[in-house]
Amino acid sequence: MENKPYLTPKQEKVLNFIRKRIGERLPPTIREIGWELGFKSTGTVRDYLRVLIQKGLVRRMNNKSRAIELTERAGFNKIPIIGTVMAGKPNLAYEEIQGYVDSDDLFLGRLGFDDVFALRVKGDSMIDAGILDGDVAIIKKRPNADNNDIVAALLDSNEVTLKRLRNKAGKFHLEAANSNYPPIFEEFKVIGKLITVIRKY
Amino acid sequence: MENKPYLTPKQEKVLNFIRKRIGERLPPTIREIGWELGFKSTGTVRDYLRVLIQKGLVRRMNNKSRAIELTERAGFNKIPIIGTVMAGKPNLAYEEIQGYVDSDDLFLGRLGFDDVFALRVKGDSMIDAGILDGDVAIIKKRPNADNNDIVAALLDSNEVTLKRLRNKAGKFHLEAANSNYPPIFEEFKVIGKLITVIRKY
DNA sequence: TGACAAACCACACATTTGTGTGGTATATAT
DNA sequence: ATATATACCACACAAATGTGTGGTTTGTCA
Repeated sequence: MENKPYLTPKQEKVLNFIRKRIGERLPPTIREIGWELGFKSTGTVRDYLRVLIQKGLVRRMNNKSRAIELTERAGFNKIPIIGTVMAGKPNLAYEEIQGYVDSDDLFLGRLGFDDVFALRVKGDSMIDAGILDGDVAIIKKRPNADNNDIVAALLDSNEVTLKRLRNKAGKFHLEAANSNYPPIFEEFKVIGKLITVIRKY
Repeated sequence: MENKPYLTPKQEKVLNFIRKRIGERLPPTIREIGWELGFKSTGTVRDYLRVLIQKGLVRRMNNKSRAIELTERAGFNKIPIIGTVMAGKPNLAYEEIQGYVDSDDLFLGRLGFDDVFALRVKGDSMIDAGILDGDVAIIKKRPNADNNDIVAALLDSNEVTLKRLRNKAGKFHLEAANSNYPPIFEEFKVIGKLITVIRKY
């Protein structure tokens, strides 16, 4: 869990500008950095980049335009986990950060997008599994799944439903996570497996 | 809900290469596209870019290196919503796509990262709100919140907890979403508001 | 006092990168 | 017949961009 090394305020500004531009999809050129921060010489910017590289926050490729990357150590695109709920004494001033979640990882974990689709959950049939009306379910396409997996299944009636897959004596059926809904024994086809649930407030 | 227009196989290849490179964080130069796809002339690449721009899939900035962007219409970095659970007749062959979720939007919705942190949920005190042990709660830093918001709060005991904020007769207290836990009337400070819950299986 | 880091500038030069002009060949549509 | 789209190439040229050298000033640390 390497920590970000000490940066002077100016160095921090340079790093932040690079970060901002990368977030906006295109890393800056050396001159763009200079223009933004009021440097009149490209040499000045190169000095800053040199220290940022030396401190392990930035990576570059030679002779390639805009080829500036932030390293893990820079800690951007990462969300700090500042403590576990009901445990410890978290500090918002970044002094007791327990770790970081990479925002991309947290979301899809570097899956390709090709085998993934989303279903917006409607109804309360999975409420006991903590899946609520309006949640977005991210599904990885698969023709099968294991016992107890939550799956998206295509029913004979041509509906898609999100349910828990159960194997009772070698025969699969679907179960809601809500006692108000009966298990489904009709014919169905697994189309994918639930990998992530996202809820926005 | 505009659809991707018809592309020839070669045009598709160019688009995919651009997409790949953007995904790898640095859009390609015209010559890099040419090298990858075996074109000996920059003019050829420019021809392709021209048609992709004309078909509304690509945007560019003049005289800026690597300034190639994919438009909404290109449909990348988006996850198709292929139907609502228990409603309709979804088609995995992309013929009945109801829309797309931008993966970034879905996750953080273009917030800056600066005011955001994550808590890993421990315990079952919010289970009735569909927040389970192990879920990641994304919190936006705020010193206050509204009645019924779920907030991260710092207790006098120096613990952070995730609870629902209640306003009873002008006085705020915290409530679990689990009848096994009593409401909290002790002193506390709101440090942020729950904006997203993510659960990975 | 000397060494060193931070924080700058100027400017020449090389390389990369984008642009522009003008081609060729093939197929399909009008 | 000729217009249009696809699918290329070869350059020359200009603009953008990265590199290299050699400075200055200020402050700190030993």
